[in-house]
Amino acid sequence: MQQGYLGSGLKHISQISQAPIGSLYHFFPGGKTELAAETLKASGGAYQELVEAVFDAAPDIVSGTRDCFQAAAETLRRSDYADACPIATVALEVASSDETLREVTAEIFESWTESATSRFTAGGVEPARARELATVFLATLEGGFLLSRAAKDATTMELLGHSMVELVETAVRR
Amino acid sequence: MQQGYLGSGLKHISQISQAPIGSLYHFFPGGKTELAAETLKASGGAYQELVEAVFDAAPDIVSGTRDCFQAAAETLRRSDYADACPIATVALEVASSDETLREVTAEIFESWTESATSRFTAGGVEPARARELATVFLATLEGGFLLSRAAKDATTMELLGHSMVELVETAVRR
DNA sequence: GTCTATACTTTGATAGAC
DNA sequence: GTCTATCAAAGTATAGAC
Repeated sequence: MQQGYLGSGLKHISQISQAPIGSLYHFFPGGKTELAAETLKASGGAYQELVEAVFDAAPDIVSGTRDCFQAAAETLRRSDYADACPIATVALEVASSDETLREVTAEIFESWTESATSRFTAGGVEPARARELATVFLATLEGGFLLSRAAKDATTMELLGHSMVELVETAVRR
Repeated sequence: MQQGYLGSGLKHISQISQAPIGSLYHFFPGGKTELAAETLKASGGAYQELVEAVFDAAPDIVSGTRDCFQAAAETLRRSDYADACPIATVALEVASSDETLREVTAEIFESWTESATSRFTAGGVEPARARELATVFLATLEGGFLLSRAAKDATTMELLGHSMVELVETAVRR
């Protein structure tokens, strides 16, 4: 799905998945839309668990935030800037053309935001401000994926991480 | 170009532009890649001028920042969340598949970042921090476009604007 | 020089053989 | 139930009439 929705042809998918194209329609009667929706949900859930695991392993939310951006930067470098947010490309592609898939991407982003909100609340951020901080966290991470991939430069993601860490630090100390 | 690179077929472009498909290849011998590159450069330049105009009309960079995010939110609402960043969708689509277009998108983002860096420097931010602040500004704006379009909710962009305004205020006072 | 018509490929999807 | 073969439509690109 890193090639985007329109860039991922069903024939190509059937080849790399070793499954005949007829089988895809057996398991996903809804065709490409249903296949994409399930893939998005699975990828979105997996990425959320990954981020949760990073926060679980960190002593506090400031360290967790720092580790998230650092891990994103390293993943970008290791994959030659191919492995990034599994939702963003498709989300922008379908935002104005496929209402079904747009809603799926919206639900994933909402789930991520709620997850981060809970983390920040539990970490000492006042509830009224936690949701705002979570939104800034997600937007900054997504912006970092975009700019780092375009420039093939992960230092942008690291720079954004430093900025985000300062923001979380300030929010905790209040 | 709001439909993305792969979502914009040449036949469709020739129809809405009232130009035969043969004419496209007369003016853009390089085919779709060249057409996309020129479109990206034109859109990128136009958007930069738009943002510069907003900052020119504002009394200071704090107000300019606030006006930028507010204008982005209003544009999203007015266009039913279709009119957003003219580069981001294509940038993510081509990042790992078309090196020529990836470089074009990277140059546009770099130009935007330099423009914002100059603005912030002239507005009182210490030079060493201006580039970092400009990167955060752009990443936040791009993240806002993504999340607002997916959710069809411009309050996300406004919320991010408030956060960014606070960051600029802090940077100016130092 | 402009543009019509077409070539060739790939797309998502389906019918039907086994 | 699985998968091969094929469909109609849309993709990019080009040849050639005028």
